[in-house]
Amino acid sequence: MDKEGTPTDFIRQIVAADVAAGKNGGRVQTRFPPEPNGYLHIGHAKAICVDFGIAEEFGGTCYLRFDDTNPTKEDEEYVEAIKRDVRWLGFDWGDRLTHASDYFPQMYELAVHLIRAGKAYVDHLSTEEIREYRGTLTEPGRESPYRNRSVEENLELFERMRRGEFEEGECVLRAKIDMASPNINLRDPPLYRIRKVPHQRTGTTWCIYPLYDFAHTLSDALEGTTHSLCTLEFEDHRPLYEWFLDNLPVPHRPRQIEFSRLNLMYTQMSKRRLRQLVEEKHVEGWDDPRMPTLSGFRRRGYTPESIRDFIRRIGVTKKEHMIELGLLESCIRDDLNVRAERRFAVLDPLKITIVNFPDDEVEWLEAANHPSRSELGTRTVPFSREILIERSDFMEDPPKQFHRLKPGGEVRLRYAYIIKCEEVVKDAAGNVVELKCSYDPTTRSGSGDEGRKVKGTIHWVSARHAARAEVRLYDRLFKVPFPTGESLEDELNPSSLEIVEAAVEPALADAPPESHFQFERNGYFFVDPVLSRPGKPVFNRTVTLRDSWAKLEKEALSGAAQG
RNA sequence: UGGGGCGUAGCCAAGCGGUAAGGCAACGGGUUUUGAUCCCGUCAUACGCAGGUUCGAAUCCUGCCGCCCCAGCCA
Repeated sequence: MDKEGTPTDFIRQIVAADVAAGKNGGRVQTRFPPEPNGYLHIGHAKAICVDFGIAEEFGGTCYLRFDDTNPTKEDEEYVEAIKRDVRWLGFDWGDRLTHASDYFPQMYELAVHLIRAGKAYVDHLSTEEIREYRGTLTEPGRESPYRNRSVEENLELFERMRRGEFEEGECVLRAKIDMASPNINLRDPPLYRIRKVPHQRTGTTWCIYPLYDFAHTLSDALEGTTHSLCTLEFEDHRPLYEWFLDNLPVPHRPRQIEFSRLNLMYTQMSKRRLRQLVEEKHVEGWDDPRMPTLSGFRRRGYTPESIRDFIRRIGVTKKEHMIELGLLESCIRDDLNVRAERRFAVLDPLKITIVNFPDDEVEWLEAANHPSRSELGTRTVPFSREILIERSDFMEDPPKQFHRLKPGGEVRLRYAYIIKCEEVVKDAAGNVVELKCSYDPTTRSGSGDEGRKVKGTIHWVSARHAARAEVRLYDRLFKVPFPTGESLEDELNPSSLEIVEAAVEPALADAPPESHFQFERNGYFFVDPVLSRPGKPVFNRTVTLRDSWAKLEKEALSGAAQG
């Protein structure tokens, strides 16, 4: 990271060196190549920021290329979702939207080129036989009996594959490299397989489809990619990537560079696992606010800026890491702290009657929308004889550090008066159901003579004026730090969602969808764009506020228990 | 046990032969009508381990150790 906060990771260093050396005429071109078989998650956000970010920084371009080489797994449904998510993150591919399938005709020609050069052959071994012939990690493989077919025969066979004369699995086109290579990717890797399935874009034009290594390398080379950035698991494939570039007449020579993928604690990033969560209804959909998908984060109230900041802060290296959730939370708090207006909402209400306040009177008090951004203005909140406070802001027998309400104690009602707890009302079961308090009229906020200071200030709403609103308190989806996804029952957090009916200040009743608020002393909340109705907002908790009391309380209580 | 990678603080991460940046977390203090924010300070005699080269090593060399990835007609 340099002084401006611009990352200077190893990939940027390589790209800068390539540019300085005049490679590719100084041109920088990258690509983000998602397979349209699922929704994008925060791991993809890292790839997107790296691919688009680096191109942008070097005055280059980045393509959004759908890697649609497997018609049995992919679906057009995901394409629009992916485009929306990339755009939402703040990146623009302009007219550089492509598909691997755009290059199918050229790829076919290049495969033929390989056959003509004696570097590819049609293999009639079965899937199982190919596996057996491949050898193991420690033993070399054996050559297929079909490996030495003539160029003419291979040409004809491949053409017949293309025409649909063979069934799926009957044969495959393989590169002829080295069955004894210590790198298994070089043991005559399959290039084309038969799939008699219509393709989302090319329909029934093809019944043979290129495999990843061939398709990806050629897409890069044909498209003009200069730097092909991918994750660590493809490091072993680089020799094959380069073998294609060395053996085929392609117009460009891209360079593949690998970096580590994002791992987040308490999160599962495998597409298969995410799909399972959706299909087995553990969550409400791909965009459930508990999902690590970009659409989930968006609905939770995360901003694209906060996610980009997060990606910037974690850096790009080849080291496998496991990022703490706290860092992500810190990023969204930083962002929302400056942009979110403040409001009062009582999540778990306890009634207070102000015994010396007239029953028929209402005072409208001015409250700042933001503590440090006065340009955001103010609003008024009604104060009356009956108010609601957070149940947790009263303790009958508190530890000494507790400076909110207790019997006989005083607390300031934010933007209003200091009140004193005169009486605790309980039901037959001994539960506190109401507090009777007195207020000190000389302590009104903003009066210029606010009287005494008290240690605690709490938020509140007028009982009569409060609106009721559904508030969804989201927490981490998994309760274990390193979920495997293998045993969802054991790993899922049973309280990842708690729905409460909160009492909110009147100004919140018509909060528009997708607006962010800080409910003072509670957290940041986002008006759900799916569940909200006009006049009936549903609030999603994006993240809690930092809470140093929670720690203190833990210590105080354990201390009390010991003492 | 073949091949490819990676080891700097609790979690990330700079460093590129000249004496360990920064962020998150934690801890201490200040401001505060949000126990928030903000501000100040503390936090690696130490870079997986052991040798070696050098006036000088996290950086170079050697040997160990640990972790990850690879045996789909998935990507």
